[in-house]
Amino acid sequence: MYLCPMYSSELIKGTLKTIILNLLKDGGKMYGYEITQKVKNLTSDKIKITEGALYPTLHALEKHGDLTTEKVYIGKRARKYYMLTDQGKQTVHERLTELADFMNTMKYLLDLDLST
Amino acid sequence: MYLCPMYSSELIKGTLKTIILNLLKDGGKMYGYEITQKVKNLTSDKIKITEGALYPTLHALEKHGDLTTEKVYIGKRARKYYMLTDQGKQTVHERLTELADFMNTMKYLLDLDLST
DNA sequence: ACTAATACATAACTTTCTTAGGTAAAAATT
DNA sequence: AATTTTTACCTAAGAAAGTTATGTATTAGT
Repeated sequence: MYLCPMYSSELIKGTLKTIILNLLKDGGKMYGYEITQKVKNLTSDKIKITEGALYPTLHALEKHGDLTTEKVYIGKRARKYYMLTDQGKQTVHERLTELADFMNTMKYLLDLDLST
Repeated sequence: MYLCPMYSSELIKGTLKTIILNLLKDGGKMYGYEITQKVKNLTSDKIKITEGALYPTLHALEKHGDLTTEKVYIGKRARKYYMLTDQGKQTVHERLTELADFMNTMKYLLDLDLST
């Protein structure tokens, strides 16, 4: 049996908000559980967002005004859909720009080869 | 006057050990203050390692067996040079590989353009 | 009928920073 | 000569953002 090569948590720390906001960038609405699965699938299990990290972060983004919510019932089970506010759209852009800049700096500083 | 565009601290968080280890990768010895200045210069002030973060990290790396030290006196002032152990050399390699992999994953996940 | 997956949430704890403080020598400035 | 800045080390309190563990409950699969 093979244990997936998850990244050490300290690397993922700091990028979670950016990842969430980016997934909602194209106008779509997503609910929490869906976000964890999407990230898991897109990264081949290399990034797994835990629920203990996800939900507090979603609540913080909502409180901060970057996200709004919409509750939908599937039968008796509640789903809470999240979507970007106008402010949130601006925040995504800023965060993506900053992260790209940071990654370029790190690439230069550590002389990394990011070909693959 | 222009305030430098430092990265939000949460991004830098998690990469400090890798940055330090990488600077010592090529067999050189460096002391704490020198490391802060080197990173500051290499990144045009975009990454500033604070001493409150640096020294505890250096001590942790030494305790963990990745670094050894050598005290040198310049006049009456002490300098503590740090260098990689054999284990440390392996750790650098592992950390750099992991970071490069993580950055490629993020690049894909967020559809980032890292041309510059 | 039982288990796994879906779907939400919170709480205690850990790690790793920031901020603030302390000491002191050497160099630069006034 | 006196003062400020830079060099050079260090620690401690607190904040931030995760992990791990736990709880609840519905729905789907076996």
